[in-house]
Amino acid sequence: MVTIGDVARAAGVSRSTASYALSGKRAISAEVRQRVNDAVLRLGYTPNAGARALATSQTMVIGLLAQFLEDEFAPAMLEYMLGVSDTARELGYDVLLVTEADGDKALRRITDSRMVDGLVLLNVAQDDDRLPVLRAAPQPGALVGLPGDCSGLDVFDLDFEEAGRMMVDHMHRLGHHELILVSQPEHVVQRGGAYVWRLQDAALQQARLRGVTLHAVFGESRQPAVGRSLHALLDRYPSATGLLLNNEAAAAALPTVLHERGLTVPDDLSVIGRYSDEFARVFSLPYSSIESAPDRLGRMAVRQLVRRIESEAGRAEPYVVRFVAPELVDRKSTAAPRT
Amino acid sequence: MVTIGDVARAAGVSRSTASYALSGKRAISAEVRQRVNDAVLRLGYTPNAGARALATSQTMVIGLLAQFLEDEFAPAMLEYMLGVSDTARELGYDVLLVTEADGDKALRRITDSRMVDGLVLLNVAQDDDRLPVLRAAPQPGALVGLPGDCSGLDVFDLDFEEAGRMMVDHMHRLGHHELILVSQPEHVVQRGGAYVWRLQDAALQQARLRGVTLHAVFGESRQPAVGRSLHALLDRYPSATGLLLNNEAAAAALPTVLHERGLTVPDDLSVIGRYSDEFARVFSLPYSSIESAPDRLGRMAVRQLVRRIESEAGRAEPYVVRFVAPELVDRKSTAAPRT
DNA sequence: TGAAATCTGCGAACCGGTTCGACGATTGTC
DNA sequence: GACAATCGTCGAACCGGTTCGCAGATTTCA
Repeated sequence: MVTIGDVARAAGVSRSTASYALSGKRAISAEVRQRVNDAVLRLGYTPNAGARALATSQTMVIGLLAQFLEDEFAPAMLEYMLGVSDTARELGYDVLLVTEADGDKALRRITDSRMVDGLVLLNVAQDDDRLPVLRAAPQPGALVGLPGDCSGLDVFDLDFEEAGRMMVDHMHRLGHHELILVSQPEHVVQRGGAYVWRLQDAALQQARLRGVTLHAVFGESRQPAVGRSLHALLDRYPSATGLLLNNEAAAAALPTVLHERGLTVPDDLSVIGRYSDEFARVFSLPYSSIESAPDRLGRMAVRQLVRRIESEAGRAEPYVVRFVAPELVDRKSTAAPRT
Repeated sequence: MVTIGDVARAAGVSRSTASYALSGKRAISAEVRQRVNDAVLRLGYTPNAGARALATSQTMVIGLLAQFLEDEFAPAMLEYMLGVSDTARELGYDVLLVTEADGDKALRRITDSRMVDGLVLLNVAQDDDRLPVLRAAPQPGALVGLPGDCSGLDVFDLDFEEAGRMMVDHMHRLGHHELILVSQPEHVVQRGGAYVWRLQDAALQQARLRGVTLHAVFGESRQPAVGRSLHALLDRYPSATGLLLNNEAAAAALPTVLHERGLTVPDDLSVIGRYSDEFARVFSLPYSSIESAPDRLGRMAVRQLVRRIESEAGRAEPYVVRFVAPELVDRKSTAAPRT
């Protein structure tokens, strides 16, 4: 293994001079700098990450905590992860991926051992076990997902309230008076997936405001339960003319269910989902949807995190809670209800 | 920050004694060991990862290279990643996730800086740019995906040839004589996605052997192209009675296409896909499929990698190339062709 | 011309662990 | 009772970087 000592010897200078020549933190004559750079190239020198971390207390690694819980829709998580990973790399950071179910234990391990300079938490719950650990950690943290208590952390999320209102208003404007909202499985809500009831409560309130009947129900996460539950739902509310899906698995299952019932969208039923456009195109989800912008959220979280890591001042700056405004992507799956 | 020096002082011993008490690499009296352990608990000591890496040349981190290339089906990759991550953690390793498009450059960065003890490469191409770098690296590597040259590396993959033969034989046994095979986009093949033509070539050969006509075509990766291409395909081969899908996006798009054409599975058309069961259930893919076993493959790769990392002898053991046998999961989407 | 300021580079210390060699105290053996 | 082996602990060196303080050489300016 080639060390900075080897480089220094090859360039005929001391280790410290070699270090300064490479970092530029002190003035070094052009000639010596050239000799050092030549030696680096000739020997193929790359600094040892562990040694550098020890000396500088900087690892240039960001921890990414993504929990894949039962009944959670995993593929959506991937989009957040890629947003985080790409942005981190652009800013010079690598990503340590942590998927352990036991999130707070894992978080403690990562932070205490100083493996990372900062952390991004995905899928943050209302009362997330990981947050006390994160607040106590010496590294800054950014969240994707809104917890009950945001103190001491930067938080980014889709404006799910507005998303819920948009869904209802969109249908109301078209003339619908009875809607069904399919949320994530109850399981997810009980675990603290706040975004589920943030959207749902706002939708219910807006429905009341507009004089629209809204049936809010929990969905399922996979077949065969998800198909069955959609059938049961349509049986139960035969007069509903619009369907709102805050549940990706339900959106994927719906085309077949409607086919089996001989229903056509939007003639017999109007449908709006909530997922990313990329997702819709890859999975052929044919419904208009509220863009959930996972890549943007991941990107925002990392940007803010790195700002905090790199500026001394940033550490003290006020914490932000930022919501991305939902946008409706029209895929022609809504229309006026048939009379 | 609490260091081993603090622990030693609190326990009234030297740093080396504290270290030995914790590692157990030398005999330490029960009493001293107790004092050290108490101090660790009381002070909340966790070893600094960078310092330990520097001293031991072991990071306890595995690098996971997952490239998300244009036209590749990203969500499938997630399943491999989770298999790798879970298994790594079970064996005491963390995972550094690298998603850069420029794979060989990224790989060099990771290996040269000694950030990881070993590497898992996903989505390995026929003539993968990353392999020369990996072979030259001081860390061992394991691949998921079969390249042209496996020398010096452990390789794990689904037996795509057998998968191709199984698909054809299954249809042939049911009495089909004309089939269509939809592969990944041509783009993926050109880039070196060998698994595509491994399956396709084997299927074509088996079809010849069985006297079955097989139309092999490239598919698309997302809407609206994928839907259009399926329609075009069914227009072009109206007498085909069976569809083989080595393309997840096509499998997701098919239900709607068939609905639009008024076709029923398996009465009008028999369909077999190639994806994981988990995937089928989450996305409501209703077709019988060859299980691609991504979690198993990820697990196998990590197991072998860790074996090589941890045993001196393992380094010299012969390299393995292991194929997972495909299994057909029956979802009742195939039947005898209508006469 | 001399003192002060600037420019370059070096040596040493440090980051926080691990590990080797040595050494005093016990224990065991003949 | 003398000598060897074993046990338990310590000090020092080392891993590979970074950074501080210092000093010789050169330049600047009065």
